[in-house]
Order: sequence, then structure tokens, then C-alpha cells
Amino acid sequence: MGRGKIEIKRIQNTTTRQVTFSKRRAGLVKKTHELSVLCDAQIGLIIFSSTGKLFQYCSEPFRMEQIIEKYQKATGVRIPEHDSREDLVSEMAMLRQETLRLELGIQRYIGDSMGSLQYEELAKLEQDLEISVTKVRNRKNDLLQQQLDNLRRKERMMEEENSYLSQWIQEQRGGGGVMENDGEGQQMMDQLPFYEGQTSLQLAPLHLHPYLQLAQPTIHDASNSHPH
Amino acid sequence: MGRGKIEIKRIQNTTTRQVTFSKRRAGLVKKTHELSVLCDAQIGLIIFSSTGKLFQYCSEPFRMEQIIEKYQKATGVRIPEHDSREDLVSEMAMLRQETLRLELGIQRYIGDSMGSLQYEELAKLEQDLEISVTKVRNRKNDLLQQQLDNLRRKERMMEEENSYLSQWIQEQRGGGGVMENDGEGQQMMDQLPFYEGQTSLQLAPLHLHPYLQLAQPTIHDASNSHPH
DNA sequence: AACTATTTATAAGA
DNA sequence: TTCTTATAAATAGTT
Repeated sequence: MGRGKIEIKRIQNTTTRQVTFSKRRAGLVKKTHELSVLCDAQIGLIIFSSTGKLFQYCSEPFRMEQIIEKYQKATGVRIPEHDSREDLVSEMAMLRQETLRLELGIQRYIGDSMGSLQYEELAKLEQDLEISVTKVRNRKNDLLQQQLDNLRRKERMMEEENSYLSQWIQEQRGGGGVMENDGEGQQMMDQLPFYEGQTSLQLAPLHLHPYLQLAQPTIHDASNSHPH
Repeated sequence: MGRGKIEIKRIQNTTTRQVTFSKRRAGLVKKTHELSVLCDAQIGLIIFSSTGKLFQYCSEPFRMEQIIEKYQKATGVRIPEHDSREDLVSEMAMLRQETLRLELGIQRYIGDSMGSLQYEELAKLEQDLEISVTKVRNRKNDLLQQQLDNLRRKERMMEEENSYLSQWIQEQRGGGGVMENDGEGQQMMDQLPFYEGQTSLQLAPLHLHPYLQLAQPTIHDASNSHPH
């Protein structure tokens, strides 16, 4: 766009290149801003001229650091810092390791020294714990099943008793408008016990399995906290 | 520019906004690329759509990391790390506490005396075991993460070395016939450094760390879509 | 910096 | 999403 078409390759003439840089940089920043406003996008633009001068644009109301941080979260790419970050890292490593050691005081469960646990061993430990969970959960569900069975037995008994009672009343009255009462009682009996049972059976595992949710973080919002 | 003039303010109609986003984003990336080539500038462009999707452009032969690092050096602004000290410290505290509790109750985990436990106790036990499993799993994943970080570091070093080597080779060839590579250079830009980085970064967690994979938003590398 | 002839981007419509 | 096209905007070369 201009008096003539130009090839997209480095402009040889220094003056022309600098002029073009100024013009196009302004245009680029303008278009960046327009895109961010028109389409509600968060944009960060960093430009270093060939002479090393920095120009930047960042969509309001953000600052470049926020965009970069979000970028890092989104890509998982860490930007090395030029300070004593190594110390922090090694400190973390020590803390983690110590905690691992402490945490694996559960070692008696396996009967091994946990300080040197490698990945495969951790996987094994995880598996073992899951087996335990399964056993406990099965036992718990058996209990629930028993309770449910008991409830159903009671229900049946009550229904029978109810039936007898209704019949008895009917016989006492000698045949009048008895059916309306009977109908309502039956409805209640049809719904309550089983409904209740379902509720507890389905709710229980829901809040007992936190890790099932941890394993599936939101996809787009990278600012979510880690599943720790 | 178009059939009509539009105001620079958030486009209300969702469809129109999305279409405009696609079109203008493409245009912006193109212009960014042109500026970087024409004027020999180092440019990084980070775009988050309103839905959180990440798009990016980075002028060759650089990677976004390098641009960001240079930006940090130039501005002196530090970007907070993804896993901040606070996170880790509190995590540590929780783990320690949890560990104590676990150690105290270890017998129960092994015990076959489960038959006498009542439902509430079983539920509690199950929950405890779930927590243990989660912790072990997290520990395992941390290990993986560390290995991943190491790989990334190595990858980065290799890429830098690669870059230096390429530059050296180019310099050995002499200044005369450098430009003839330009046409093909575009191809290289589309494929080599950043693309490679993305590939290995995304492939690694795929089979090692499924939920981390999920935690990363789709990444659209704009350097794929250049014209010419 | 301005000025314009041209090229390029793109809004609206299909 | 993609294409078409009329029109707005960007900008290359010039002053």
C-alpha cells in the first residue's frame, strides 16, 4: 500500500528502514489496540527495534506483566530469572523431599525405605492405596446395601400393615367413600423409601472422591490453582 | 476499511465479534511479521481471545521466551512465577499436618478389623485413604514435573546451541549469497524452532501427565499462518 | 512531517 | 469458515 508494492524482506536502505519502522510500528500498535477493543481481547505486544530500543503495547486494563504471567501459565513455559532463584528452587526441593519422607512414614504399609522412592514405586504405592480405598468403599457400600434392604423390608411390612388397616377400616364403615384416603397413602409409599435410598447412594461417593475432580481441571482458565 | 466505517468499541453482536476477531487477528499477525522482517525487529505478540484462547506470534529466529526474557531485562519487571513460594509453603504445611495425622492412624489402614467398623467410620476411613492416594499421586506427578522441567531446560539449551551453530554456519558462508535463502527461510520460520518447542512440550505430558495436558489451553501458533 | 497515488485490510453480505 | 466486493485505511515514495 503506497506508491508502489514492496517485497517483504529486510529493507536495505537504513533511512528508509527507520522511517518504515516508525510508520508501520504506529500502524501496528493502532491495529493491536483496535483488535483488543473491538473483540475484547487481552493483547501484549513487545517490539525491539534493530537498535535494541523497546516499544510495547498492552491492552487495558492490563499490564504487560499480567499478560506475560498468563502466557506462562497457559504454555507452562518458565522464563528464567536473573537472580538467586536457584536458592529458592533448592529450598523447595528439600522441603518437598523431606515432606515426601515424612509422608511416606506410611512405609510400613509397604515395608520399604521411602527416601529413595522412584516413580515406579510411587505408582505402586498409589495402586496399593487405591486397593485399600476400594476395599473400604466396598465394605461401606455393603453396609449401605444392607441398610437399604432393611428399609425395603420395613417398607413392605408397613405396606402390608397399611393394607390390612385400610381393609379393616373399610369393613368397619361398611363400604362408603374410603378410597380417597387409600390412594394418597399408596402414593407416598411408592415414592419415599426408594427415593431416599438413591439419594444417599449417589451423594455419598460424590464428596468422597475429591481427586476425581482434581484430575480434570478447567481447560481454558489457566489461572486455576493446582490440584495439590 | 470495509463496506462501512465502524466505531472502535466492543462489538456487541457475538458472531460479528468472533468473525472480526479472526480476520483482524490474521491481519495483525501478518503486519507484525512484515514489520519484523522489513525492519529487522524482534517482536513478540501475545493474544488472548475473550474466551481465553491463546494466539501468539514471535519473530524468527527467536522464541517467545527470549523476547519475554529480554523484555524483563529491559524493564526490570519481574514476572511472578506460576508456582509461587506461598503456594509451596502452604502446601508444605498441609502435607506436614496430613503426614502427622497419617502416621498416627496407620494401624487402621492395615487392619483387617474392618468388620466391626460402622458406616460413618468407614466413610471417614475411605476419605482418609482417598487423601493419601491423592497425595501420593501428587508426589508422583511432582516427580514427573521435575523430569519435565529438566527436559525443557535441556531442550532450551540445545535450541540455543542449534541457533548459534546455524548462525556460525551462515557467517562461514559469507555475506554474499545470504539473501537467496530468504524464500526458504520463511519455511524454516514456519517449522523449526518454536514449532518444535511446542511439539515436544505438548507431547511430553501427553502420556506422562494427563491432567497437566488438560490444564493447558489450546495454543494457536500464528507463525503457521503466514502468507507468502 | 505532509502529501497522495496505490496497495492492503476488512465490513458486510452471500 | 470462506469468498466476494465495495469501501476504508495504511503506507511507499515524494515533496
